[in-house]
Amino acid sequence: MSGVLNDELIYEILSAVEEIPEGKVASYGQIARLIGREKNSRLVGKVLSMAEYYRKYPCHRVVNSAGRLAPGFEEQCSLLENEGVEFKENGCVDMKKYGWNGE
DNA sequence: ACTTTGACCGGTC
DNA sequence: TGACCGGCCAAAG
Repeated sequence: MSGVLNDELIYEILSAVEEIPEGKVASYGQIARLIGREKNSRLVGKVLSMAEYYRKYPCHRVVNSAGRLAPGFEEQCSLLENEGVEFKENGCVDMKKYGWNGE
């Protein structure tokens, strides 16, 4: 097989992110798992940082497993609130409530 | 080819 | 959830 890497990785990640419903959030590991790259959760984050530049995908619906928002992405907070997502005192998303089950 | 880095994750306490 | 820690893997230096 050819040297398949980031080009296809980006496509798969963005496709998965696109599937996240409004008012829900998914973790990097979750996205990584959906595309068959469970161990590459960090790469997902790297790609998503560029996704902000694309600003064409709901990258704001992706948080880490603790519900922590992305650093250097303050807008993410308001974007999520705009979709009805609430935050806890610590500023983290309530994964119990808004965690996407991957229906 | 080696080392460092990163929008991370899953145990354990 | 939080701190601590080891693991994991591609990209960048």
